Amino acid sequence: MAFAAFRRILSGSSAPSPLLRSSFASIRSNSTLVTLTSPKLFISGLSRVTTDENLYNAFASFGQLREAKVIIDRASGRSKGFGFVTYETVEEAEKAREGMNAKFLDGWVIFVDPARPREAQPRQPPRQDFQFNSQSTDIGFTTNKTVGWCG
DNA sequence: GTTGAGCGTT
Repeated sequence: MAFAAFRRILSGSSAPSPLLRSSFASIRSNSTLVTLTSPKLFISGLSRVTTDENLYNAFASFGQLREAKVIIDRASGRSKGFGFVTYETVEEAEKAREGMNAKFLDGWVIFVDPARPREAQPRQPPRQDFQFNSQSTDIGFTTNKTVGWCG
């Protein structure tokens, strides 16, 4: 319900409001301070009545949309409460994030964050920290080398 | 039927 969102925000009850969650998420992930590397955005906090068209109309003013999709649970046939929006350029996605993050859509505060790559990037492994042991690796390495547990 | 963190049916 839309009223639930309003009540949480206006009352400031014990339960963390979506706005607070947004702030924490921003601080933790620097979502509003880091330049986007992809024109794809992850939109969460959507109302369950929000559909692809609503999402499209809400984000269309910030740039040319390539895709606007609300994820629908195939079993229940209703929205999962989040979706994805893809622009033609990352600049447009930036504007959309600045303009739509923590804003209302169908009575709910939505959160705009960079989307994670759905398929693992073949060319860009996340981060591989190769740590070379400065000390000898003989210890523990020769231990079971010739030990045969042939049972 | 309705309870709110999250990263998608192709």
